[in-house]
Amino acid sequence: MVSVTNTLTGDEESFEVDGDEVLLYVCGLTVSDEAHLGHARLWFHADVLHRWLSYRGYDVRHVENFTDVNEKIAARVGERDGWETEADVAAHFTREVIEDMRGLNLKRAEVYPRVSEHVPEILALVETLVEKGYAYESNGSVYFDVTAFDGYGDLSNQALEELEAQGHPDERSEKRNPADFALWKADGVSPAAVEEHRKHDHGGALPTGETWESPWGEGRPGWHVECSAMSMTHLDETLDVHMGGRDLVFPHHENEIAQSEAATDREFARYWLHVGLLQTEADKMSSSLGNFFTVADALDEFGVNVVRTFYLGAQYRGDQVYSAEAMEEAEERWERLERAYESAVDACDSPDARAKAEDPALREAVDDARERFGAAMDDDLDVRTAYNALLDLAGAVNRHADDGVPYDYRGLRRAVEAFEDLGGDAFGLELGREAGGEVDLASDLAELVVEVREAEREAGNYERADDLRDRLEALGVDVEDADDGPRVRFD
RNA sequence: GCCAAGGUGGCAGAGUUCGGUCAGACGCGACGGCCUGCAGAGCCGUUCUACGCCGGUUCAAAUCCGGCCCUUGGCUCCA
Repeated sequence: MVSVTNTLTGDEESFEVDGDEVLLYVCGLTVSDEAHLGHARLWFHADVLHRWLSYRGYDVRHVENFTDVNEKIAARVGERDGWETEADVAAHFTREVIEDMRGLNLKRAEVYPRVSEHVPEILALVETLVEKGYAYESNGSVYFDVTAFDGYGDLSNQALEELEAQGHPDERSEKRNPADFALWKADGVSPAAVEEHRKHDHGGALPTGETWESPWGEGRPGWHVECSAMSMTHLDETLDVHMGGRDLVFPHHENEIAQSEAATDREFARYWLHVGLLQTEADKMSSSLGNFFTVADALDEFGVNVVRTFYLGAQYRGDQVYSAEAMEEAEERWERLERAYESAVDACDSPDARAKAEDPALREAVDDARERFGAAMDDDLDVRTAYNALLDLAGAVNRHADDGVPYDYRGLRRAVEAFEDLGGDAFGLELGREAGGEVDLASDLAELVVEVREAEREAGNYERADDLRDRLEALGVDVEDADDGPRVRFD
């Protein structure tokens, strides 16, 4: 039985849904800039939840939006050639984000809806809210009346009277209550907003972003309403899981609940899961601070498995600190796991693996690892403890290999399967993945050099052999001399 | 100011729901040994009296209660 921490109640609750289907909505990214490791942490933990629920037999319907209508996006129009419209800028960064997601080995969502293609649904939702008396028009904008919705503030434990005004100062005069929030904003993006978000002044007329026709005139959808409209369109009026960054609890998710439940009279989401923020030693990772480390850079430098292992070093609900040391630890953990996996595969496939050999310690270790992994994941997705269970299995495999031949074929086979099911399928790590075309040539060449080096070693020319090893290492090819010959690894 | 999440070893990070079996989980690092031409990997072992502070309840507190300190996030359409 899986349990998760529900922000709605603040408690860890057992996860129960009707039937096998899980409706999962993830508050995605505003495509106004390159994605950094903080954004990816949310995608990653949504991916792990998706994978684990699938592992436990659920049919996960995962929807994750891209916000492609936003002041920050509009503000960048004209910054580069080809960025003629808000849609151009959004398309550019959407493409990059998708590339990042592929690089991170994330399971695909069922759909990645964009705000720009859901304006009719948004307008319908806003109209419903106006008709039901939860929203009102003012100067061509439409605002949600927070006093009309009973229970506003329940998610974030905010008391209405304590709330300060939401939104920009210039819209406050249009609102009945300072805490009311915009569902629809009249006209295009204001010059002030463009100035605020513009990366640098590049001359030319200030962009206003796209606008759409509405019953209240030309305008743009508010931020909060998009998630309600898109999740209802692609999933249902009631979601099983709504996931997002902890920084969105208030006001974004609070507002989503208010407008959704006001419109449908049904519970909006049963489980609210909030992912903690990624921090550096000094600051929160935020594009506004400019100290971010992009996903693309991290993948280049460390590779997907080390990045994923880094994320697997801390539970989703807490914050995580990014540092060079943390990445080094991730690298150590990943390499230990990968080596043990390869060692298990090699031993399993060797002629010395026998049908009647039996190592009870190894077999028991496989059972233990599976049990501990499952228990840790079921317990609020405790990925680090689960990973440690795999590392313990790595130790058992290594001990078995150290004991020498004959190898316990069945035991090793079960160990390999455990690594693949848990590390591969559930964690999304690429264990034993075959390299592609160019890498094949590189590996053939490396093999050649390794053969030459072996000849030098046979001849006792260790200085020459060491030199070859050093030079291979400098190229990202590690050579390790094992009892049965050299083993080659690529960084 | 208000709301929320946190504070556990050299680092990282569980355990707190339901007090005892909990403190060196597991991992990384460090140190020593085995193995190796060397290195690496692997194995074995060692090190280190870590529960933010102060009180309270109790036979017993990392865990419950009260107060305080600190960090982070939100209240600025930032995951």
